[in-house]
Amino acid sequence: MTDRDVDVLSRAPLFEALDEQGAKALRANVTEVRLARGQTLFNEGEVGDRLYVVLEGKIKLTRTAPDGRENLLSVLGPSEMFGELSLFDPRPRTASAIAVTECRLAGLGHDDLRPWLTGHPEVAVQLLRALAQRLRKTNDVMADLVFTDVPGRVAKALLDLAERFGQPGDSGLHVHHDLTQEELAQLVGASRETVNKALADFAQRNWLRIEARAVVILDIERLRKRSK
Amino acid sequence: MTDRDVDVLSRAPLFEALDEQGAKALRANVTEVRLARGQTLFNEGEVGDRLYVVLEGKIKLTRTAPDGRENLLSVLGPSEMFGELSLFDPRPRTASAIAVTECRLAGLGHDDLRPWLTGHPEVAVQLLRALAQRLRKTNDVMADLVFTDVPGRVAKALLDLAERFGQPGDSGLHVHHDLTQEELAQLVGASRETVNKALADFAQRNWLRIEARAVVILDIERLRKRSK
DNA sequence: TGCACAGTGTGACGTACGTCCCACCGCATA
DNA sequence: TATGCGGTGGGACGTACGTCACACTGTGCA
Repeated sequence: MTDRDVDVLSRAPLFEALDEQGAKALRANVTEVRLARGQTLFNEGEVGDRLYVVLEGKIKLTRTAPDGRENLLSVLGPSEMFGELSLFDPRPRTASAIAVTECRLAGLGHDDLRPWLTGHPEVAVQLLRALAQRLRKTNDVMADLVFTDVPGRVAKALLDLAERFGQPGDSGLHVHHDLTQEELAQLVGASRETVNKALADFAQRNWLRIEARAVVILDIERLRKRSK
Repeated sequence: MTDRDVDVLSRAPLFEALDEQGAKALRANVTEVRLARGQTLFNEGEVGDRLYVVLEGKIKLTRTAPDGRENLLSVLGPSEMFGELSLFDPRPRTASAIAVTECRLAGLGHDDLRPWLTGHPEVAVQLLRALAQRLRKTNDVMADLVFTDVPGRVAKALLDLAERFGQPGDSGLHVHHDLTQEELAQLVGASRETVNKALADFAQRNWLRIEARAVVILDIERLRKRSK
């Protein structure tokens, strides 16, 4: 594990509460996983009691409806944690994890983590905080599904992706989200076609430029206004 | 606090991990709150670091969109916990809590709970489990918003309410949810009119009978099938 | 007794968005 | 060069559901 990895890991909620020494000890239990683009880490319905932190790349969490339609819960990048629900609440996984780009993950099993939860209460408290934040965010997304139209949700999703993956460039804010429009549609709960039209409309207004699996945001203020 | 209250309280996730002695000690920190129907416990945007467990009655958690439209996150009954997000993640409340019926609550403040989290790791673990379950459930509801039509969501909501508040009777399963159709509509993310029509349709098919702030489920299997 | 008001029942109408369709483009494999 | 194939762009059409409108009922309060 490189210094860079250590740095990425230390920003994850799990490690945030630990001092250098504690973090080092916990890192000793971590196993690294590598995935190619499109590869599946785990599938909905499987049992599993490992949580993961993204070291490098992006991974998506998806759910499949009985009729086969898919729903994208989130796209996660470096320092973000997932898979912990099955660890805290021992049930089969309710989502599949699939690599959106080539990526590397740090995995931690239930048995490795348990002693830390009981022995270091500040770790448990930190995790409670992380879950509480997630619950808040999920409630926000749910409200958007009810109150905001598709273009608005697309704008919101782009802004969220921009915040997490955006890189300022001379021609605008580059957001290399690595998602197809189909995936973007699953993320906002709409059809691919409608999302495409929303994007085209934004591009025509010069709020952004569309690139392959990326957008360049040109007028973030307008986009922000449209997302409300 | 009556024996009955103690019993209700002991079923809450907070107390589940404690033995009789521990539970008794934690109960000593609890303060009781009484609310009349329609009364507000706390409002979105306020600061607060108390969590509550319902002892008796029902309470709803609602969010208000900027334009004033409302969204019902959930309706909680005895033994159910709420308000803990602001306790674990110190931010203003993101929902308001309003009594749906006259009700009594047990409240517990951050300072009273904190020593238990750090001193009794099994309490923290139990809470992590509770939050993980909630996150799962919320994700389910979100998927329904995307994939299921309004009648389907109404059916789902009724089945959920039935599970938690239903009482078998000779003429069917009585579900006294105490919600107006307007509130039911906010709960499933639809307009009052559409929900009314869905209910009328179910009633006409003899799947249920509509009563004031209640339904009597006559054919739970059909209803279950419709909810999928 | 009557009035006000909250909640319910139901029809008419518009529209946002899903579905279906096909054309186009770039890229890989034969 | 041809032949797919995954992804994008965009038009035509249908429909589920929101909005508006109004009538009806029961319950509380003067």
